[in-house]
Amino acid sequence: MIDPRILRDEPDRVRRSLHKRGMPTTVVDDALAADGRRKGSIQKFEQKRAQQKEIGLKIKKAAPAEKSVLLSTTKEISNDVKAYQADLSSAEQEWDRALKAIPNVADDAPAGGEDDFVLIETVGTPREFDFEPRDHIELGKLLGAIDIERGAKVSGSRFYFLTGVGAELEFALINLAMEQAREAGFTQVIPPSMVKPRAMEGTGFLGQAADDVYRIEGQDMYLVGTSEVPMAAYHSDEILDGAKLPLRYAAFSPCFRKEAGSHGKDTKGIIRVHWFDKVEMFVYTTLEDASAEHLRLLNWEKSFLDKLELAYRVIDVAAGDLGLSAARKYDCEAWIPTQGKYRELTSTSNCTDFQTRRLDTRGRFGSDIKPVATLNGTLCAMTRTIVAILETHQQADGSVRVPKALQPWLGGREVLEPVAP
RNA sequence: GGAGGCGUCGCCUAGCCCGGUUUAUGGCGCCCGCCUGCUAAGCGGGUUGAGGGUAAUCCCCUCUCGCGGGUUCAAAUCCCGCCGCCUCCGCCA
Repeated sequence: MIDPRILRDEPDRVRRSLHKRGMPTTVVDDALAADGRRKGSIQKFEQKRAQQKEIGLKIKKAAPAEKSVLLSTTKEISNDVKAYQADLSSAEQEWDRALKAIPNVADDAPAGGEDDFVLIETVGTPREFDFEPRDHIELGKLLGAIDIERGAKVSGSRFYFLTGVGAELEFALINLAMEQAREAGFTQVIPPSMVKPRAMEGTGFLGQAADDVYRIEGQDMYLVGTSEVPMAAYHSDEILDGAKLPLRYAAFSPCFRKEAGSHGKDTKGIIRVHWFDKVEMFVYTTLEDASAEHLRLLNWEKSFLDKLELAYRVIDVAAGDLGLSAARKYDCEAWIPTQGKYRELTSTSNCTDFQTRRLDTRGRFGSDIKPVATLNGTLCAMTRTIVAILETHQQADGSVRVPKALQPWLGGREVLEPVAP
């Protein structure tokens, strides 16, 4: 949730942000009204409660005659207290609901929707082919790396088996990513990929994004769409030592997405699937440092893509295309030869104190306790990365050149060769 | 899945049987000050968090003893449900 002080002191700033996201601004007035009602209820309740406590103290030492009088008056007060308390809790719920409906304040993100991103830079040049390039589906088949037919047979559409060098490629990518993370000082984590509602809600995935989330039948649990979810909840209800920030984690987990509303999009291949594995960077830091850390995350993403020798561009995602929690987001989009366009491979978001307020994570700085920020960034999402590698580094005979950085993790192989069918 | 035990302020711990002045004892740690040539030791004080009254130091109030509900004028303390942890048993990768 956003800082209530921003809502009270700068409601127009919040309205501007909503406007940039293309959303109605009525939530602002709803929340302000709820805030007013809540304060009124607090005062009524607290005053009654103080009165009740005061008389309660007298009762113990009162003489019997006096006692029965006191008991009867305080009985009435007790009823009032209960009534006011009920009022208060409903006012508080209303306030909470209204406040949580407001997405993070996107002061610096470009206005508009999906197509209104700002291009930050282009790195490398899309490869020119002197032969007709094969798409990753065909390459995956030739190499014995990706089995889409059997994925569909066993699990349905948007599922796949990675086999042989396909599986090896994933392990190699995980190792390369984790090596980079370790060298950059990240703590490696394997988090649970099933979580309770609190974690899902706290990270902002039960809002508009709820349609995309798998719920476990009869269990009140969810499958995560990214390890951002367990990692944001990791320090919930904690006060972190400010001197130890930033806390940097690199988490490996499967990611499950319903992909509701994307029927017909990317129906072939493994660009858009219901499950993939991912190494995700997740950082807790100070609010002051968050923007700088955001750029660091972007740089780590770029250097990983550089190691894979891919051509890509970096965009500043427009407000309307941000998640509920993000104040700003940069995507790295790699060139996919057979699609003739750039596709998102990694994404990094600055969630400022939006998630930590919901999940009750704060920091102690000397004698102060202050909010902290969370940021997340993809180091490597396996499936799309494999697509980009296969398509970009393919050769005329259907073999695929292995980027240098990946070779040590593939037994020193420089080329992946087609296998006999 | 079955049986039993436990969950108190950063950590450890007292209080709970016999409800009231208890945010709650003591120790450790931490912070401030004193003492000492420096260090150690010693002495004194402070140290849960949140929300309101306030723009605010101070001050005042309310909530906070795993979570939720109940009993009661009043609950850390009594009752019920849930969650978590530990031990034993069963089952199992």
